[in-house]
Amino acid sequence: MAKIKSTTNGSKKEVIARKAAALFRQKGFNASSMRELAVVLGVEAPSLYNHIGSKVELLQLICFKIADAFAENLKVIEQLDAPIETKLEKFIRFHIHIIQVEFDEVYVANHEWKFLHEPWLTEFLNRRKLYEEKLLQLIKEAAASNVLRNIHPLAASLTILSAVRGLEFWHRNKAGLSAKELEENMVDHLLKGLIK
Amino acid sequence: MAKIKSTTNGSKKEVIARKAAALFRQKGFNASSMRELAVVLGVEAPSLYNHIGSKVELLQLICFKIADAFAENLKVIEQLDAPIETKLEKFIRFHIHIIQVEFDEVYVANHEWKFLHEPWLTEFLNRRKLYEEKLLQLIKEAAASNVLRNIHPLAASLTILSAVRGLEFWHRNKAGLSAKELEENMVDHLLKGLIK
DNA sequence: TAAAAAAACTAATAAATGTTAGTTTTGTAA
DNA sequence: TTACAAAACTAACATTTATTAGTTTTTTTA
Repeated sequence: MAKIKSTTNGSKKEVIARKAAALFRQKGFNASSMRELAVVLGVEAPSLYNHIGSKVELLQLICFKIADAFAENLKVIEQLDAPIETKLEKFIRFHIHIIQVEFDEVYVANHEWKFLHEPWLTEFLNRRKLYEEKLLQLIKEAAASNVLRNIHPLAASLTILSAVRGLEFWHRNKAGLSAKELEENMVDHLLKGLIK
Repeated sequence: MAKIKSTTNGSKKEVIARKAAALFRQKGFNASSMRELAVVLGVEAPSLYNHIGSKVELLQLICFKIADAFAENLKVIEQLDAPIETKLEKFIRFHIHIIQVEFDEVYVANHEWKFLHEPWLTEFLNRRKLYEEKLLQLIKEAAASNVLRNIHPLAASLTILSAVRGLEFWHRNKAGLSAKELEENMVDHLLKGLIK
């Protein structure tokens, strides 16, 4: 019974990875069994191995899909011919956007990366470190061009990264606030502050 | 061989829970085995059951210790006779402080709560929801007394919660920034913004 | 339609895990 | 020193898990 369909949603491996992301987010990587994943896909567990190499390979696919998306976006922003404030703004907006369209994957990449095997684990951490360093660089540029208040660049980058990273848990509060509203308000808050 | 010591560090159960918090943070709750925990304590795994009821009970201890600390702090802040800005400031400072002194526990409470069993799982989520609602209330008060810029209260509370929650991952960057520096800068950034 | 490839199935395995039972050792109080 | 309680130990278990092997069914290709 050929049940795993590779439609416009991508290859069969990608279909499996997407379902895996949803499962891993809800239950965690370790607590998610291949049997559970198979049920979601309407198939027996060993059948999955016709399409994937291992369970941890699914985690790799998810984590590096997100890592790639982050890296590519940052690259675009860096090459932008725009004021530094605009770059920071776009950085924040990107995070708010991706958390909406790839919630499961972003959540898994942020929470379950530690179950990657080597050499993927090291590679993932290197990429994350690079990402953080590049944001810091962006903020230092802004500080150098005198557009920022007197805030330590490293502290600012940590605050921004923390804020956008914690966004995962906004998902629960969707009801009271549209994505657009959150985006505008958060950009405003992080760039211009809360108090008059 | 009576090896688990209940010194000034608390009861034996508390000593075990503290080591468990460190282990759970590093490897995740599910990936941490009782045998590993036993090694850390210099004991065989079944010996642990002279002191604790189950593995998940350790998770309960950790999660609710933190939930209690959060709730108590918020209560103190609410009862404070101070301007609303001061209350928000103290709220942020508390999070930066507790992440320093109880890093493992806060991390575990934030990441591993989903492995709690009922009725603890529901209780934990209720408490977290209440906490978020109370911060929102605080911000609405501030908005009502006209001290805030024109930011949606729910968005502001999400931004602040996200920022302080994501602080876990500042721990890695300690090198470049003292706790005090981070605290002052983050409060400043979240309350007054980044851009001049 | 016949052959080949893809992908499903069943059965089985080896390893790891939380936990219990039963026993021995250690520390304490009389 | 003797008796009791606390807490360690060894051995074992039932379960769950990812994965492999081998086989049958389905789909594609020629």
